[in-house]
Amino acid sequence: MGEAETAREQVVRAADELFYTRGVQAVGMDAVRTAAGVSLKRIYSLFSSKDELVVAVLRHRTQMWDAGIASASENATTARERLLAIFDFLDAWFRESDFHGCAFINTHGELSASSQAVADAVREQKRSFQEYVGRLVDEIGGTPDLAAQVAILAEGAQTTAAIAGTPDAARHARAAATTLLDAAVPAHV
Amino acid sequence: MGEAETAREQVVRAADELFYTRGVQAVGMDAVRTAAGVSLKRIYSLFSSKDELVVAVLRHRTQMWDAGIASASENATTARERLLAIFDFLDAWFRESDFHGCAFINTHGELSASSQAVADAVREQKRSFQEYVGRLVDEIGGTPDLAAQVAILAEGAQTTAAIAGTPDAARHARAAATTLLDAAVPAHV
DNA sequence: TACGGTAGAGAACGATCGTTCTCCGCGCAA
DNA sequence: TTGCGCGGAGAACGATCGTTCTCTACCGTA
Repeated sequence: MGEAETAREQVVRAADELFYTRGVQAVGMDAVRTAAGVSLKRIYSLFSSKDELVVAVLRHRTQMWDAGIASASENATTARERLLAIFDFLDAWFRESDFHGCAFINTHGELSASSQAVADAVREQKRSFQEYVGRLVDEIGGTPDLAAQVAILAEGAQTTAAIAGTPDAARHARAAATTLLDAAVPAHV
Repeated sequence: MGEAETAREQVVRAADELFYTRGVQAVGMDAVRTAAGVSLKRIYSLFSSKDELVVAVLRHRTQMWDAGIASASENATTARERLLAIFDFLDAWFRESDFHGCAFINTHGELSASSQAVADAVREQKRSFQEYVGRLVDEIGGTPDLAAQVAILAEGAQTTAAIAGTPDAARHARAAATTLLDAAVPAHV
């Protein structure tokens, strides 16, 4: 059982890296097998289809995203700081050499038309993120509309950074978020 | 020649609709042939590869985008109105029943890892749009940074609307853009 | 009427995909 | 030791892809 857990994690981790780097459809199950060091038979006993593996990879990415946001917010003491920490997290991410855009957005563009399960998994992650932003905005007295605006900035920054190939969008989105927060919530200082 | 132009247009239009609805990799050249009513031999005499057809489709989409923005800005008399008209255009687009997100973002997520030509075509379209926004922002006395912020809102709205499946993002992005413009440029009234 | 060249329809080809199956070797109960 | 079941390696399968090739019908021209 512990062994099975490890094999499953190896497959998910290997598939995640391959899918993110080359795209899902460009990676065959043979490549996953080789990278994970787990036989095809075992992979198909853990996941009934490639689609299911993709969903598992997206869930793994969700955990990584949540952990990254939490880590970037560690030193933040207020909800406002935690909101802005999102964009600091994006900035650091965009500067990584293997940054290829948001895996959820990429996978949605690639597979949402042919796989409802994938589309649902992506939508769920975005909904969860919007909820997180919504809680923080509520803490500082902002409206749900303001939360939606901040979330749109985060999405736009990821898309822009991926296509342009530069990390500038994080800085721009952070500045825009600051303006929106200042305009909606009277500064306490 | 006029005939060739027409055949080329038929192929591009048919491919555009198929690619946008089902995704590029999910559509075979046989499906393009059937939908366009043009033989494979002729298609491959017009485009040397599927990749080249994809680039031609993206260029066609660029023209449609530019025309849509121009049409939505028809009644605008000021640069500020033309900027906000972008979000009205997005709002109307998001409400169309066959809206499946931004074709450039989708195609980038699907093929940028495997086709440099596609990645370049997408980047060029986004750069062109950012330039358009930049000109309008400059007209009202805003900085390039403000233009980047407005462009990020537009990108984020498209991504959010595509994944969530609702048109709300256009309204939110428009309100955010209004706040940003008001904060950066003193109102004249 | 005879003919050269073009274009259409779709068969054919080689590659690759997701998925399944076969074979083999190893660990364990009696 | 002998038999048994499980898992690993990867061959095999059927489908599908992008691309090319073959064959045929038809066109204007002499």
